[in-house]
Amino acid sequence: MGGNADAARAFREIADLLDVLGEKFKPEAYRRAARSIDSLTEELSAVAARDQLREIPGVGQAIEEKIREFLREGTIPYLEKLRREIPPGIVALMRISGIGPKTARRFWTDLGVDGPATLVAAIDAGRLEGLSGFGPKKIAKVREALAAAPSDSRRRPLREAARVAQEIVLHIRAGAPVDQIEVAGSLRRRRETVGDLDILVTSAESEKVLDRFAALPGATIVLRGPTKETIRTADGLQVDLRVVPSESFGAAWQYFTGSKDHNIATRSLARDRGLKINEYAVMRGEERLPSATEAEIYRSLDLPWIPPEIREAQGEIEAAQAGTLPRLLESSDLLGELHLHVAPGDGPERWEAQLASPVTAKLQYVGFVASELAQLSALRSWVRERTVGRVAILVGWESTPSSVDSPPAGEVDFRVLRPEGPPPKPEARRVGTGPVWVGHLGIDPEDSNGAQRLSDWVAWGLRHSVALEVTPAPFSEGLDAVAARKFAEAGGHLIVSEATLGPDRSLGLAVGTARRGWIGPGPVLNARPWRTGSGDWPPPK
DNA sequence: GCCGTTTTCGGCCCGACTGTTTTCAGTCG
Repeated sequence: MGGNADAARAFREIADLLDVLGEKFKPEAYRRAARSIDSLTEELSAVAARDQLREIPGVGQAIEEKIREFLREGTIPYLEKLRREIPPGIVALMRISGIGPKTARRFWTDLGVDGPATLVAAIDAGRLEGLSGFGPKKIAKVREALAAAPSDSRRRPLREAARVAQEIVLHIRAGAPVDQIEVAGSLRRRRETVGDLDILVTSAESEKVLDRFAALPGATIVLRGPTKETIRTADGLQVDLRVVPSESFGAAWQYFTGSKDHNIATRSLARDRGLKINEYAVMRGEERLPSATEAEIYRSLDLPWIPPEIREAQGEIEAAQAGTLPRLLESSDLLGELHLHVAPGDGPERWEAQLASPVTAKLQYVGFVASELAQLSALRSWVRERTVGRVAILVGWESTPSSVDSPPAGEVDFRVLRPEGPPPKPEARRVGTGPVWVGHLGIDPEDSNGAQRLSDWVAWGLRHSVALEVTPAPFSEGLDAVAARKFAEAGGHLIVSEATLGPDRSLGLAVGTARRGWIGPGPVLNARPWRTGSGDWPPPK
């Protein structure tokens, strides 16, 4: 207890409880503060010690006081008071699809329902019939939603969401007349986890697109209108599709990419200058301004185009206004890929195939990583016998700090440390030859000390000038954007690996994660030529 | 509850869809 995540959770709970009470604007204010706290790169206690809590977007006097109470006492009296007023089951009711604060409150006040279980009983007893606003269809929907598995709403890891989205885009393209089709939402912003998918289409025949979308194998239609359709995949993931005219594409893409806070901020800017932005266009009174591209939308606000990965209302708008938006990492900045795994049974044929993939072929150097001595020796002989290609082949060795196997001196070009438990003694990075970095560093959701362990490794990397890795699986197998940003801002170096988890580099999820952390090419080692000589990479501080 | 180089008070993004409505409320994103 006492960490940023716990504080954010407390404020979200306050927001939910205030929703039940019918408060109009306070819930959003608490949620905004919670989102800001989640994206902080340091502990609240450190910000409080500097007396800078009010600098956090969405934190004013009242929430500052509550943060201090939370840091001091581990709880917030206001939250305790709300908890005493409202049965915990009421918040659970609002989690059910189709039930919002108004409905949950009515169940509570009109029917004495205090949670999902008593709601089921009330429906079975026919007590919803005759309640104004509740016809047979609505009652059936509530009953259905109560029976549905709650796990349906779980957020998916970025990589899983990206793959599903890619499949759906291909499915639609293959069977409907699509002009433009793009992913929006948190997937486009490369959030570490994705709650649902948003897909945007322009087409002259929207009916055909909606039909094709609904025909996705295993999908069930949640709702369908003339321009909007929502489905749930066989796996339970919700996917929204919107069809807009091509002249509205920029406005729609900007709008559906979010984030919510970013949209509120941009729309406020628009209002300040007498404009109105909706998902169809920027309007000045009755006059429609150019809205076909995102750049046009931002231009109407006198802003440069803002990369989607940093659209979180965490300073990007101010930076855009000041002309100080960071130059973010691009896939084309990466000169090397250093984490192609060697799987059991792999041989030269497969390695050559990986090298021949269109993305890898553009690189200057590629590193294959072995974790068994037999693999290492097979790799070595392949590299020796191989006729020299354009791409330099490097051989790496991956092991845990406690591993007993050790490659012969001079046989490896670099070493990858796979974290296992707490950071090792500093000597660990001195074993063997060549540069060392930490790969596969993430948080095991089962590990309650995961966040602490991550932060220990980040500190260790900084202290010993050891690079950390960003991968397409932030959180579970690589730094998340916040950790990467914190590390880079403190002077740490990064390895950005798209291929750690397979050869498909095309989605750019590792680069996206780095961009989300406001990271440019500067701290990224594999955006530099491979180091020459026998020195460290980067040099020790 | 937060916020402000037009504001320290009066705003707070805004439209699609559904179900129950004779004109709109609630939910959702």
